[in-house]
Amino acid sequence: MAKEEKKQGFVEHITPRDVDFSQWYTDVIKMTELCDYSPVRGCMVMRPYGYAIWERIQAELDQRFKATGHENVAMPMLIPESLLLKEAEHVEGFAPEVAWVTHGGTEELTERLAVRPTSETIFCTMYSKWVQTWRDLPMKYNQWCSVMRWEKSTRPFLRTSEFWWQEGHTIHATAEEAQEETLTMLEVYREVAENVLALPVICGRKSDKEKFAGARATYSIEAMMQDGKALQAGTSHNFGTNFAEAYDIQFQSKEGKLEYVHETSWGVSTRLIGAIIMTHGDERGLRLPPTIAPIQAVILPIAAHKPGVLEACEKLNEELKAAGLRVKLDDRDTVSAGFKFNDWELKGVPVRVEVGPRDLENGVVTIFRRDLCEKVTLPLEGLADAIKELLADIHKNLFEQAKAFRDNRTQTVSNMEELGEVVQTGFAKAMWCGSRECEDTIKEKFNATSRNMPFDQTPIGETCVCCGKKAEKLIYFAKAY
RNA sequence: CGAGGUGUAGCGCAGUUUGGUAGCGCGUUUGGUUCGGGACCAAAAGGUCGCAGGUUCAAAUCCUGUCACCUCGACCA
Repeated sequence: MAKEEKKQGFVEHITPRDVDFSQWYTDVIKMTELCDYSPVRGCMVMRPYGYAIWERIQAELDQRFKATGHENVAMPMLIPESLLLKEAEHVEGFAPEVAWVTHGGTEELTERLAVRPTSETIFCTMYSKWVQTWRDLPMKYNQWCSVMRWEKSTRPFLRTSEFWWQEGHTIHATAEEAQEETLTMLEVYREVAENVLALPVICGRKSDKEKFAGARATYSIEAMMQDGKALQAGTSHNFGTNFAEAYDIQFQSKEGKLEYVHETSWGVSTRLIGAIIMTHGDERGLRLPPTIAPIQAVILPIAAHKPGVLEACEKLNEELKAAGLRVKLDDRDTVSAGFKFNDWELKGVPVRVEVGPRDLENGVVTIFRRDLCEKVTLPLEGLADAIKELLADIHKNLFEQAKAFRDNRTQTVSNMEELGEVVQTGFAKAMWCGSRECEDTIKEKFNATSRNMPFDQTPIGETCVCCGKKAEKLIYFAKAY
C-alpha cells in the first residue's frame, strides 16, 4: 500500500478510456510527446516523435500520388481577398474561419491577405494562366503544406487552428476524367488508411449538407473512434466546372471550342494521427501500426552490466537495421529496465526485443508484442525475418480489432427511436429520403450528422428513417468529431 | 460564441476561505549502491506566484481590469 502510494507520486497515470475518453486522449498526447501546446492560440507544435509519424504517413501517401501521375508544387500561403471572393459558396463556407494579414511592417495593406484555409482559389488562379489547350490537360498537382482555420475550439491533431496536410488539385478536360480522378484518390486514401494505418474506413459520398463549400460532390472515408464517434479521415471532391467558371479556367478543345475544365481536390491531414491514437490506443498508451511506427522494434538490454549483454544487443541492432527494420537500441543506463518497458509501451512501439543473460545462454531473445501485450521467446537465429512476420501480424491484428469494434457498434435502424439509441455508441445505418430537413431534424434531436452514403447501396428498407417517406439512399449517421 | 475550470520552480500540484514575504512530489545536477516490469540513499541547484492597476505598514492571498490556456457544448478536415 505504501509502495503503491509512493508510485503515484512519480508515475503519471493515463485516465482509463471508459472513465473519460477525452481525458484519456489528452493524457496520451501529452505523455507520448507527440506534440505540445504552443504560445499561439489553437496551434500545436509537433515534436520529433509525432513528426516522425507524420513523415512516415507522408512518404506512404506521396509515393502513391506520384504513382498515380501527380506532381508536387508549392503555392504561397497568402491569398488576396479579391481572389478568395470569386466563388460565392466557397467564401461563405470559409469566411468565418479565415485569419487575415492586414499590415506589412507598419504599413496597412491596400488589400487584406488571407492566410490560406485551403488553396482552391490560388490553384484556380494559376491554372487559369497555365491552361491553353486540351493538350495541357490534365494537370495533376499536389502540395504538402500547412493551412490555417480560426477554429472556435481546438484539440491536438483532431482540430487545430493550423494543421499540416496535403491538398491535391487537378484539372481535366472531361467530367468523366474528373470523376475518375476523384474516386481514384478516395481509393488511395482507403488503401492507405487500411493497409498502412490499420484504420477500417467507410467510403462513400457526402450529403449536400455535409459536402465541401463549392463542391459538386464530396466523397469521404469515415473511421470510428473508440468512443463510437465518427472521424472524417480523408476527403475527395469533384468540383465539376464550378470553380472553373468562377476563375475562368478555359481551354480550347480538340474541336476548337472554348470549354471549362473539370476540377477535383482531395486532402488528408495530421488528423490521421489523431485517428490512429483514438482507434488503436489502449490503457498503456499508443499502439502504432508497424508501417508508420518511427521505431518498429526497440532492443532492451537486460542487466546490461553483465558481460556480453550490451555487445549482443549492438550486434543485433546492426543485423536488424541491415535487414531494413527501423530499430532502436535503448542503452540508457540512467533508468531501470522496468521504466523502459513502460516507456516504450506508452510510445506504442510494436515490438520489444529483450536481451538478457538468461536469453543469451539459450541463444534466444524475449519478444513482447505491443498489440497483444504478450511475451514470446524466439531464437536469435533468423530473428529479422521473424520480426518482419510479427510486424505484419500486428498490423493485421490491429486492423481486425478495430474492424470488429466498428462492426459491433454499427447497426441498421428503421426508425428515429432506434437511430437515437444507436448513435449514442456508434454508427447507425439507415435509409434516407435525401432531404436536408431530415438531416437537420436528426442533428437537432440526437446531435448526429450524416457521415456518408456508402458505395454499396443495397437497400435495407424502403422508407426514410426520419420522415417515413420513400427512401432514396442508404446512409450512415453518427456523432462526429 | 455559450457554460465551466485553471494560471505559483522544467512538469504536476498545495498554499488563497481567515493578508505577515513560498512549500511538496516528480524531474534535473553530483556521489554511491542497484539492475529480468515504472530502483534506493545522501547532498545540491532551481520561483519578481500570468500581466496591469488598486486597497494596506504588509498582497500568491482582498478588489478592479486584462491576457492566455484547458474541458464541455454550438460550427468545421
